[in-house]
Amino acid sequence: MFNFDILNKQSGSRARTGIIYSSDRNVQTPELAIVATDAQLRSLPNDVLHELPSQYFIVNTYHTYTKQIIPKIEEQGGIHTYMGLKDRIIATDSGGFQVFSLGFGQKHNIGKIARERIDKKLFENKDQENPIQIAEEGVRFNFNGKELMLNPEISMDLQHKIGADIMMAFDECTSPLNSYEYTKNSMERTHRWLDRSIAAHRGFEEKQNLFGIVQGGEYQDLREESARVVGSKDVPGFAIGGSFGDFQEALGTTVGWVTSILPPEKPRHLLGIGKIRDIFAAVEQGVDLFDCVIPTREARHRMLYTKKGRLYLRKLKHLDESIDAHCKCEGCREGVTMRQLWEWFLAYDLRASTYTTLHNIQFYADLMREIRESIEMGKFDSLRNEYQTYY
RNA sequence: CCAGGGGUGGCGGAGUGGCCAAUCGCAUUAGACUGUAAAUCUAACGGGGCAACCCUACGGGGGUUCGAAUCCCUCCCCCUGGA
Repeated sequence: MFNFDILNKQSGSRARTGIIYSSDRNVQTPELAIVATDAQLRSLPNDVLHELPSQYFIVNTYHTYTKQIIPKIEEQGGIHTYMGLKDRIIATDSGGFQVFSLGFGQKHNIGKIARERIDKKLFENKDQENPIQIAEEGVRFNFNGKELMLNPEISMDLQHKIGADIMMAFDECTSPLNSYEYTKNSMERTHRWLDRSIAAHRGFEEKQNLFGIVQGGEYQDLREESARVVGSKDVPGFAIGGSFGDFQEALGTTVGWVTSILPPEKPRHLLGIGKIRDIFAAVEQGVDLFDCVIPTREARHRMLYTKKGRLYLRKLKHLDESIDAHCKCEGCREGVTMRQLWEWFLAYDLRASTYTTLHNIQFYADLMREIRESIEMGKFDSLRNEYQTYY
């Protein structure tokens, strides 16, 4: 059973709150998924995951597959048991992001969001310079010297074995370096792969929910075409992937091209986006779900999220006080000081990143809750302004 | 007192006549991080100048040499054995 109820809409924008039901689980939206790439969180043991304030998690098909975790998940009867998260909504990514991140992204050392304006001429004709072979049939990875194939059918099969609530269609995430031509061809292939994903998912519709993925990069006509094509498919929800242009400000605009076309009654998951400004911009455009490595990765990199902005622990390491007196995370409640956290970091004591990870997860859970409440109260814009002072 | 080993930048530790203001690691400082190749990466790290370059530096002092962290003498200090 899968259902999405929209509860509130913010007038003057596409922002909305809702609840997604999947079996006996649910998630209030907007919500951001914490990324558990290989079915566990970095720096946190699985037996504490159920204590986290987040309602939504995402696991990666490529990494659980290559690390041979999927048989263990199956042994335990599925991902919810494996992670000790029986009452949380879990999604799986298809491996489509790795087609980019382990290929073109790695080769050219670029993320899916460009940090500065890119001179595409420098990358002309480099679309084919990719250590990963992408063809109509599927994608060949090189894993430990061996060839590893991923395609819609294989990805669906693996995701069925993992058993998450939400599954992603197999796609290719394109980069801001790719040309219009490449992005268009890739998008069209992703659309064909969506049909194959849907076909391979037949018979599993009652157990798991397959989301189609909109691509099209930074190009308006491609984004709109993709939204029309993907939006017309009989799937319970949609994801929006790929790159969003040269500069951060473009994200809201690009997402808006898509959400204005997608069927409004179905949930939208914006893949891999989690900067706070971007979350506000995307929620305004009607995005319901997010996932991002920022809270957990930056915690390990000693960056702490607070209402007063991102605080770099290095600059506060001499303080004998907790990160945020008002925070409900374990470390802040216990009064773990920033001096202590720094000492643990220096000593490679895992407690350091455990506490900072818990803290940032708490921050993002609170942020998303505040966003929901602000939409309910019609105060989304003022909350956004509040956060934009520091973010 | 004898024998041997050693004293290098905040710390550890290379270097053993010129390419040495001195490899590297740690710490420090400044950035980055968006469907996790990431507890990671990039950069700075004696002082001064935009720069070519200049000044002060390898325990202290003296010497050899065109040139010394590197060789010699001497003093101080540390470690290990022996009396």
